[in-house]
Amino acid sequence: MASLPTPTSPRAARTRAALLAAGFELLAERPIDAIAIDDIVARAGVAKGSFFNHFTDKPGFAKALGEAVRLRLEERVGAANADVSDPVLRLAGGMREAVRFALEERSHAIVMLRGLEAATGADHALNAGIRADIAGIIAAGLAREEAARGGVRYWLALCQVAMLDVLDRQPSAATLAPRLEDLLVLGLAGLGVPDERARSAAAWAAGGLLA
Amino acid sequence: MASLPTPTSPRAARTRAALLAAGFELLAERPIDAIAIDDIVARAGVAKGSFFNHFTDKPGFAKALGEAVRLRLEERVGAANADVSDPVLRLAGGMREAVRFALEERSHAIVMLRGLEAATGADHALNAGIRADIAGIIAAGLAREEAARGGVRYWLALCQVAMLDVLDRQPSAATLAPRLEDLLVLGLAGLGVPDERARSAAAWAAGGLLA
DNA sequence: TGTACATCAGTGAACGCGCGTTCACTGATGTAC
DNA sequence: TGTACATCAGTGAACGCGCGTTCACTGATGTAC
Repeated sequence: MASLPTPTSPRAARTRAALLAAGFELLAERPIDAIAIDDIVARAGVAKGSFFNHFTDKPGFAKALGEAVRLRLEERVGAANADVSDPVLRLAGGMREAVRFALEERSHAIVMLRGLEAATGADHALNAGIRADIAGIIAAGLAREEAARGGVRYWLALCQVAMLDVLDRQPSAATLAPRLEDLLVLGLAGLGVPDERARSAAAWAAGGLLA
Repeated sequence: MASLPTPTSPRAARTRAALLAAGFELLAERPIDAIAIDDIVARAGVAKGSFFNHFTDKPGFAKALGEAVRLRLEERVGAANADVSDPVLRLAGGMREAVRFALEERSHAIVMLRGLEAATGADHALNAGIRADIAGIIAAGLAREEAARGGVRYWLALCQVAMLDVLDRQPSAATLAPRLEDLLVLGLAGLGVPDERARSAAAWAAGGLLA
């Protein structure tokens, strides 16, 4: 049991939120093993004992952070794709949202990429979404046959590298958009999407970054 | 100064090698912060004090491991590409060597992917090689213009995901070869290499895995 | 080849600090009447 | 609305273990003569 039952009182909720927020800030600076509980509670402005009122132990805290950040990204991607049905646009839009997430919620994105869950591609809902979209592209006759097999790993790797790029270079949305567009063209063309269609989807998604 | 001056005596060299070997084995099992120096020296079969005869401290040891593994992969890729001049084949061959490395030197590959150096793409010599090969492909008129910008990141991401796949699934060379071939087709086509050429390079590289 | 000596690496007990976790107590919040 | 009481969360001092690092000593290796 990672985190204790979600607290009911407003006071408890505030304390819990302060601890999680402190955890995100610190994890953006250094890995979890280099962060002492003393650091977390100091940053959160609560007593050390309070930590154990909300989380069973340190691994439980780390797990809660990981879950929170995964839910956050899933929510964003889901919302952005809610009324997009073309799977090529959905795939492109998903990468754009991942990139936007890295841009706007930097510390959360760092937490996501630091955990090995991202590296192994264990972000399940996102994973399933990508799988479905690629299947849709294949069904539409827009992907080469190899995409059915390596496609999900391939796309996850591209999303990851795009996010790392944002975290490393901290570009503005304006300078980022053409970089995202380039990567999307390469990525979609790699799946087998015809050049014209890949370029237009990439332009559409990159444009959405500025909106 | 990470590691002390390379030892001269055979005895010292043996001890140092035993410590590094133990480090690789343990790092393949769990992250560095979860490994005590007691564990390392126990596995190496030497006394705890010997550790500090060879490495200034624990971070120094970790750095030595990272350097050793990077050199190892660079060496392999360099050797494999020594008499290949076609940049498309060099790129494909480089990925094949990365994958073969993961297959044959599992614990070394895990160390490489665990460190954030891999994630940020700081493996300099490899990086430069990929950059040069992509430039060659563009010069030959075989890559789309976007490859000049996002291409290195793109290719590194694909190599990383291919290695992670090997580490996760531990396939035989025979089952791995077609997977590598698929990923190479997607990857090269993404750069803009014409389908026929991408397919033949992928087939050549994947075939080399079995040789 | 043999002996004496110097150097170099190995040894493991001891130290002490950092940090995760506990716990008895305090103060705040909310409910009953 | 006011008072009494129960519950729930916060507090921070204290504990103790794990682990990185040190150091005085031992044994091995190699060199001089």
